Amino acid sequence: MAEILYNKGTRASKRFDEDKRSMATSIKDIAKKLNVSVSTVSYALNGGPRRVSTEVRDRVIEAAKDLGYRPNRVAKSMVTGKSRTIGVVPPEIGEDVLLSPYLQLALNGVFNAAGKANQDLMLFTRLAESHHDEIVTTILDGRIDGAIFIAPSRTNHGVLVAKEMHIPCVTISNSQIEGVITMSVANRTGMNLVLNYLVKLGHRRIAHIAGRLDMQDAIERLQAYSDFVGDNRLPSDDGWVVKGQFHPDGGYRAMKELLSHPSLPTAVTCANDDMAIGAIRACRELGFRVPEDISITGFDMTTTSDLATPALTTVRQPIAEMGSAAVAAVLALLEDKEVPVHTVFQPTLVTRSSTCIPKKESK
Amino acid sequence: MAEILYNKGTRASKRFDEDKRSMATSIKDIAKKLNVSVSTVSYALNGGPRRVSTEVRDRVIEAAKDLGYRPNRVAKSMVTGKSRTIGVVPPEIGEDVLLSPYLQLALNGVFNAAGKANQDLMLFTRLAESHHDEIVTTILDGRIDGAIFIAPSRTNHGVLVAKEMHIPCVTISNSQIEGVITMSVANRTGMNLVLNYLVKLGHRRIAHIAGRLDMQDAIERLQAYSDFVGDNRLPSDDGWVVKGQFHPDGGYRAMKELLSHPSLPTAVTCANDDMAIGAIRACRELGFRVPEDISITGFDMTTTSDLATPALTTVRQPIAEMGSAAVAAVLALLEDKEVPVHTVFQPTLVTRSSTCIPKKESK
DNA sequence: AGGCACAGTCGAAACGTTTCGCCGCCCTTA
DNA sequence: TAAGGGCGGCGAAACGTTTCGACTGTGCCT
Repeated sequence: MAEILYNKGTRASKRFDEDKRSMATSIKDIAKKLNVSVSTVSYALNGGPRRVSTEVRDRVIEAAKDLGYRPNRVAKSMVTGKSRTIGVVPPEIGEDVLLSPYLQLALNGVFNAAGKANQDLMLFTRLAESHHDEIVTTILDGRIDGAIFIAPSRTNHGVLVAKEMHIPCVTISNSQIEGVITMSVANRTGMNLVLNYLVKLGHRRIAHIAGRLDMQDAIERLQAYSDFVGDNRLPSDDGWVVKGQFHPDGGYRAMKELLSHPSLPTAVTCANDDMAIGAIRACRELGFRVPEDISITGFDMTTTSDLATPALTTVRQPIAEMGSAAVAAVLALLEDKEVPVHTVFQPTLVTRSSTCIPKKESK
Repeated sequence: MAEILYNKGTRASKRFDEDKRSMATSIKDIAKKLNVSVSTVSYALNGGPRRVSTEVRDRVIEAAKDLGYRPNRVAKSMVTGKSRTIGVVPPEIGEDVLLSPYLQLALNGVFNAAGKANQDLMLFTRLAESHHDEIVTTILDGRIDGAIFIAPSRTNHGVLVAKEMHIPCVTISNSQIEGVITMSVANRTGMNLVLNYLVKLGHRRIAHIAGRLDMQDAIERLQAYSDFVGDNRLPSDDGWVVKGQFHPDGGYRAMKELLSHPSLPTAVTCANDDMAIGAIRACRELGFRVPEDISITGFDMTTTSDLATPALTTVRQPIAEMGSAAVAAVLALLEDKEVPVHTVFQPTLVTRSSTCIPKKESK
């Protein structure tokens, strides 16, 4: 029955408030106490657009402290139209999105950069495809100044709407949507790094476990693989390209499929680390040794990639840097600065122990 | 020079807007178009507190769609005092907070639950001790309805202020702050689970790598260890308790310290998985085999714990469930329901391969 | 002495909502 | 036919800010 009120301002609170909730003090209270106008208080508190005599200013500041004044950012937002908050939209990859090591890295990068730039982050939680329109609504509802989409699927039109509405909007990862600022990684370079390394070790029979093919990254990595195989006249086999959905279980199943194939590769390139970890598990279960029997490579250099056994040879994407660049881009956009539409980051090869010289061809 | 405006509403935009930015349509525009009052539109759109004839309602809804109306949540927030947003305050553990596997688990739990409850998440980024007052200000600035503190350090008084201001506020992890709703785990039970298991395997010389001792979890786990050793009259040694700061490097250094001690334990309990992973690395480097020479246990069952080699014997905390309970608690608090101050979750033992029967005492 | 610039201040509008009090109308019911 | 009660709708206040236009002195220049 008793109603506890946590916020001043609802009509209801006007009716019986007062003891339950010590009404948050507003700029008006300060004004009243000091017998000055609201505007003067605002100027004093912000070093506002107008000058205030030092005497009044000091009194205002002291009164603010006395009364425990905390500015209400919602009100401020309404009039300025700015919120000092950046929205982050994770990819829609079903349950437990935040457990994805890739997202973890990216989010961490964005988080750190946002902190340095004094921006808070608004994390969008309702990502199901069915909620696409809701995402859009949320983006436009005034609580954020700009948005960062992490690895959006191609059907996510939130990016487009945001752009259209002139909400600063940046994506991380390689959906090269027309005109949308993108922080991407040179997938082809990354794959070539791995593939060249494998070839140099002596591999020729190389397979690929692909990611979710509705994502640009997956497509590009697969394409790079195919081109490399073609360009270098490596043996190829239809059964050597398997889809693994970017998650460990997918990698596990894909590897099992690969290993049941009559003709086996000596190395497998995976489109991300998660799948590589699953693939290693599959090998181990079926009695194949990694890397002695089969070399396996990942992509991303997530935090988990060197905890795997054996530690993964993988491609480091500078994801943290990309996150930080994304934040910088949003802020630049907000200040109406020019931002390059496409920033491409260079990957590097990290050789660890999941790869080695191939066995003598038993065939 | 040209000023691009991303948001209607600033005074400035009134001056020259119009083509740069197609002003977002508001409830007023709908009202004008239909020649009805603003209030009627509001009622129609919300199924508001008052009835509206079906005819008018349909016309309003259609007009809203036509004009591409998106409700401005900031304005709504201001009058209702609610934001459908929950704040999340990560622990202050220096750089790369989000890379902590524990936080990842907890955040994921909160994230999933928030999504189901139609709440967005506001992630606080400015956590440095020096910003404590800023955290408080942010919490009170009206953008969130409640806050979830994840493993707050004991000096974080944000929790207290939030509580005092009647902002629904829940903590995950075991800082048992007077009167603050807490989702905690029975640390003692967890440690006993591990220790009993080790003893049953035959271990008696058991060491402990403790976490950050400004955190309740670390204290309780250490205390549980000490008590267990005392109660069971196990041999003890001052050098067998080392501090590892809850991160892998700390665990690594702690283990090196432990191994340089004249009298070696046969098992080491670590206060979390991260430290256990570091400890294993230290062992490997110094030529000790895990578990043959030394058994090592973790705590938390993070996603990384079974990628380690050997896979960690650890204590599973139902962190995801705790996250979801925390969200539920915030929402309950918002509806003025009673919420138990202290909910204790039961941990379970997960035995994997980082533990085994101790070597014959060489001593 | 008149005019001007400027500092310092105030009042009020505006941002986009929600919701209260009020009013007129039509339909009952006595 | 008068009283009463919904129903459907309107106008306005309120939420807490920011900032514009206007006003009043004061000091300086001509």
